[in-house]
This record gives sequence, C-alpha cells and structure tokens, in this order.
Amino acid sequence: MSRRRVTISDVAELAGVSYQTVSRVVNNKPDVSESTRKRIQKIIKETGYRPSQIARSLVTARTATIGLVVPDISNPFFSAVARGVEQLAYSQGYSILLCNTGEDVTRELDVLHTLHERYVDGVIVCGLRQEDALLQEALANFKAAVLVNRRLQGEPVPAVLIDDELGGYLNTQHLIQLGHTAIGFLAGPAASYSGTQRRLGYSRALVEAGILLEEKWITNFTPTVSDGEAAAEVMLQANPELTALICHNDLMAVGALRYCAASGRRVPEDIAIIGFDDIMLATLVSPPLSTCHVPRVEVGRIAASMLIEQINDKADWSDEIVIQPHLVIRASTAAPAGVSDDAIMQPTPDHIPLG
Amino acid sequence: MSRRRVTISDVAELAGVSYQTVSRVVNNKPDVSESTRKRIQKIIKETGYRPSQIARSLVTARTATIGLVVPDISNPFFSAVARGVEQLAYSQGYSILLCNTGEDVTRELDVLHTLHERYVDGVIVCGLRQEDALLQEALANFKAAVLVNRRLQGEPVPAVLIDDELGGYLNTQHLIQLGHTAIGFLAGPAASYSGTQRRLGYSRALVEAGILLEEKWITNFTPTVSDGEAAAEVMLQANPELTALICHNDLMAVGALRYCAASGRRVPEDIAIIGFDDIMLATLVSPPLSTCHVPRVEVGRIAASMLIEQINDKADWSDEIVIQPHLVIRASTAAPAGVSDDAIMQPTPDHIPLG
DNA sequence: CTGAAAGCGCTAACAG
DNA sequence: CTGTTAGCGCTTTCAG
Repeated sequence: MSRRRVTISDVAELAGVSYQTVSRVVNNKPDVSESTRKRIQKIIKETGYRPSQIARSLVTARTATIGLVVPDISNPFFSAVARGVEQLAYSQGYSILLCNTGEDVTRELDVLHTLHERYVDGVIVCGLRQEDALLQEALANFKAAVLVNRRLQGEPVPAVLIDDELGGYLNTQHLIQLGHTAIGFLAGPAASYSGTQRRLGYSRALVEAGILLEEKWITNFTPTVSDGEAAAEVMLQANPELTALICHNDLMAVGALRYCAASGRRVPEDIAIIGFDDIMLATLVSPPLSTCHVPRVEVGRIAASMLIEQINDKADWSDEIVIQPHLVIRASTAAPAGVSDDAIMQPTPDHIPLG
Repeated sequence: MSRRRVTISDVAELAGVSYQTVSRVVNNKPDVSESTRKRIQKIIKETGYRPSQIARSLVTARTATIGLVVPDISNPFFSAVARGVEQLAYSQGYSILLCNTGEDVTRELDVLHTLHERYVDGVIVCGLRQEDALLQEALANFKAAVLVNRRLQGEPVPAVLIDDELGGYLNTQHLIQLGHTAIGFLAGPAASYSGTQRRLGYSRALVEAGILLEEKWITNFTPTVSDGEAAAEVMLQANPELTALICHNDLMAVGALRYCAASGRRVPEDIAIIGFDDIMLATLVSPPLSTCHVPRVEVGRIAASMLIEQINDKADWSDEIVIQPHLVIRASTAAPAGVSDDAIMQPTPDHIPLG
C-alpha cells in the first residue's frame, strides 16, 4: 500500500522554519534553540520523517554502504564470513550490499562495476577467481577494498588471510606425533590457493619429521562429500600402507569416513582421518572429526574493521592480517595400530558416536 | 589507492557535446546520430565512466535495490533463501541490501528504518518475531514487501508460505502407512508458527486414521541437535510404547538418532525417525534420514519475483503463494516390528550407512 | 537531432 | 540562532 514519502521540506513547513534548521536537528548540529529543536523533533516523530540517504550521499559522496562479494552465500564458509562482516559493519552504521558471483568470472567484474555505480564506500571480496591484473584494476575504482584469503601480485591490496600452510602443517604434525608415517593427502582442486598452501604445510611437516614425501600419496579431487568418498577409495586401494588421511576440508573427510565405514575400515583404529574448517557437521558424524578450526565469523569481522579503517583514512593499502587456525582433536584420529598407547597423548572422545 | 570519479560532464566535455546527449546514449535513448553515439561510447569506454546510481535514484525515485531482512545469514535456511533471492534479483537488475537482525526484535524495526532511508524499492522479510501491528506499520513505508513464512493479521501483505501443516501431515501419514500407531512428536518451540502448523498436520493425519491423539506423546524443545537428543530421551523413557518419532526439524532428528544409538535402539527397526527441512546433514547421518523437503532456494526466488512484480505494479498486496514440501524417504523409517513387510511398501535405502 | 532549464532531497558554506 | 544560496550528478521536459 505504501504511503507518500515525507521530505525535509514537509517537516520544515509544518514547523514553520526553513528546511535548513530541520537539517540541523536531524544531524545533531548546534545553533538551534532548544525550543525549536524540541518542536522539530516532535514533528519528525509524528510524521515519521526519515532523511533520504540517497540525497545525502549525493552531496557527501559517502553512502555508508559496503559491498560484499562472495561466490555463493549459501556456502557455509561465506555465509559465516558474511555474518561477521555484517556484525561489525552494522555496529559502525554501515549497510551491506551483497553480491553473489556464482563462481562466474565475468560476473565478478560485473558486480564490482555495479558496486562502483552505487558508490559503495568500500568492498570486501572473497574467493574470486579473477586474474590479478584485472581484479587490481577493478578494485582501483574504490576508496577502500579488502581481500579475503587472497594476495595480489603488484600493488598490494589489504587482505585478511587464513594461514592455510600452518593448518596443513598442524594437521600433519598431529598425525606424526601420534606415530603415523604413511599419511595420505586428499587435496582439493589443484588450482585452489588455499589448497596449495595446505599442501605446502603437509610437506613441511613431513620434511621436518624426516619422512619421505611420496607423490602417489597425494590426489586432487573436488572438495565435496562424494568426491571425498571417491578419493578415499582410490587412495586406500592403491596404497594399502596408509594409516592416516589428511583431507582438504571437512566435507571430503566426511566422505572418507563414509568410504571407510562402507569398506569395513575402522576409524581411527585402522585409518586416522583429519579434516579442515571445523564445520558443524564435523561434530555430528561418527566418529566426530578431528579438524583444523578456521574462525570464519572472525575473518569477516576483521575484514570489515580493516575496511572501515581504510575508509576513514586510518589505514593504508598495504595492511595484511594473517589468521591462525588451530587444531581441534576429536575422535577420528589416534595412534596407528602397533604403536603403544602409553607412548602417545591420546585424545578423549567428547561425543557419543552416532549410528 | 582509488581514482577520481569521472562524471557525465567530463564525458560530455571530452566529446564536445552537452551532457544531455551523453545521458541519451547511456540510457540507449533515440535521437542521437550514429556518429556522435559511437564517439561518446568510445569516450565512455576509455574513461571508464559509470553513471551514478545515487544521482539517478534521486531523480527517478527508484534504486533498483531490494532489502533482505533475515535473523541470521549464517543459518543455512536463510542463506539458501538469500541465494534464491539474489539469483532472481540479479537477473532483473536488482541488488540486495542484506540485514541481519540477530533475532533481536528492536533491531528488526531498526533495519527496516535503515532500508526505508535508503529508498529500497521493496523488502523481503524472513523470520521476524515482531508483532503484527508494528511490523505492518513498518512495512507500510515500502512500495513493495514480501513476507517469508509468515502471515499478517489485518491488511494482507504478500507472502510466500511453506505449507508446514501439509509437511506435518505427510510425515505422519507416511508413518501410519508403514503401520505405526504410537507416534511421538518432538516439537519445536511452542511459540513457533511453523511448529504449530506442523503439529496441526500431525493431528490431522492421526484423526484421519482414527488414531487417538495422546498429549503425552508431544513435547516441546529447542530445534537443535542436543535438544533433539534430550527430547528423544525424555520421550522414549516415558513412553516405551512409541515406535516412531516425528521431529520438528532435521537437527532434532539427528539428535534423536544419536540418542537411539547411545541407548542401543536400532533405527528404523526399533524406532522410526523422520525429520523436516532436508538439510545436507540428513543425507550424511546413519541411517540417512527420511524427511520432508523444503525447497529453500526456490522460496527465495519466488519471494523475489513476487516482490519485483509488486514493484512494477503487476501485482497487488494480497497475493500469497504456498509452497508444498514433499517427502523424501530414506532409511530412518520402516515398518514397526511385527508388521509384515509384504503388506507395506518398503523404501530402499539409497545411501551407504556411516559409522 | 541537440541543448537549456528545472529539480530530485539534502548538506555546506555564507549571510544576516 | 536562523535563513539564503549553491551545488552533488543525473533525468525529464521543453525549446530550438
């Protein structure tokens, strides 16, 4: 049904003052007598007047809006980041323009153009596949920008990065400390930045422990449950010597869990399995999954606060924050058969097994 | 680093025409000679000129933006709806302003005010707890509005509703057809609209089958895994005659599954369990959960298309679309002990059990 | 085919 | 303390 919008002039007329005076009370500026201020406030309340951000933005060249670009908001990783971004932004008076790219590289530039046309004060950009130079060029249109989990060649753009290398290292080190030496790596897509980093951490931990890295112990799949299942099957049939699997993420790890259940392998007694991300699902499967926790909401909050600092000229374009993930040991990892339990710190399962 | 914005006048000056002419080519209007059009287009491309949506909105009173209000974007239900809204909106040239309310009733009105100030063309509102009259009042500020899964007293507001009553009915009917007669209902919070509806469907199916409804077979809990676990324990210990449990949602159903596993009850042989929503998790637990599927992305798409029709005056404020959920039979439901399998259509498990 | 003028609703200087 | 005058960058209307 919608009603007519009341403007600043309507209020001014009702109050019998110039609209300038109304503007002053709306913006809490001085130089208005208490009596007229009160009177105007009363009228504002009665009429339900709301200042037009549009008109305001046109003159101030600020929109109090930030653009958030993600591949897919229904992906739990990005929706958690979005939650964090929104939390912090809202507390500072900013609104969020949300853009999905649907993993489509053309659309990535597209939405950045849209955001530019809408004069957003800054953009937070997650998981884009766009090549460095073009992305750089597109971001130059904004007063402020923050990348999530990506670093650009050339001119630096502020970024919040997850230390995936460390995550891969921690996962691997955990298994090594339990006594594993034949550790497979179910990697994600070869092109993925975080995938590469996690794999580097895996290598570093092996080298540090003096374990030879076998190329055949690494395989690339899509990071989904069904691919994790397939990957585990391929891997364990080709390399029966493996006693542990490190998975690119929790979904793949759950897939691996399923394959093990289906093929009669016990986890963690026959095969130790560890994931990455620490999604809710990790706590619900059987056995509950050991994994590397990534604080996703925190990532969003930090990205937003970096962005707002840039907008306020309190930061420059070279900042970079690296977030450390940490191990969460549940029940899917344990010492391999044949290694005495006494020699090893054994995690206590904290969940009733399911099914 | 950000660069200076180029305006329509900059382009006009470079082209040696009035900015009017530039406006014409930008908006693909007639009455411009091919040669000047080409020339201007070239300059637009070179300078990277983008029209200011802000200025444009100020004069057209349209922002090509829709507000999306959700309690929590990191909740999979709402992020799926958001995905649907975004998909359709983007295809029609609209952008999304995303607002979380964090389940906070005050903030609900707050964000609606913000969206009003930003002149969004319409709002899609999901899962708000605000009382009818106040919500109604706040929505009257918008040219268009769509409610998701809520119906307002008084003036009708367009809504896309999920037929929860039908869902509850289908779930119950399924169990009755399998031969169950002692069917517990693990309900969600008593105040929840969809909860009430699902329960009504449960009653209807029982009545239809001539089964007496026992109040003690119904219990209210929070719709989480842990509460589902607790609810199942309370229910099954107090009512050992039960052979099936209907759960308010999949999370509770997973909790019930866990309790059964922990207490040595086999599912579906000893207890049949059915959920609601069909979240990803439902396919991954053991046994895979029978449930009632709610097409969440579709809900978002429909809401967006209804909204855009309203914006374009192609719809009025009384439309209402009801989405039918449907059964997904997996392996957590079967005939109760003592009922001959021959007499009953038995679902085939389509998933390898986990753990 | 093109330009000039007016105004969207507001803020930011200046005058009184 | 308050009002007046300019725009912000664009679309719309009306003259050329």
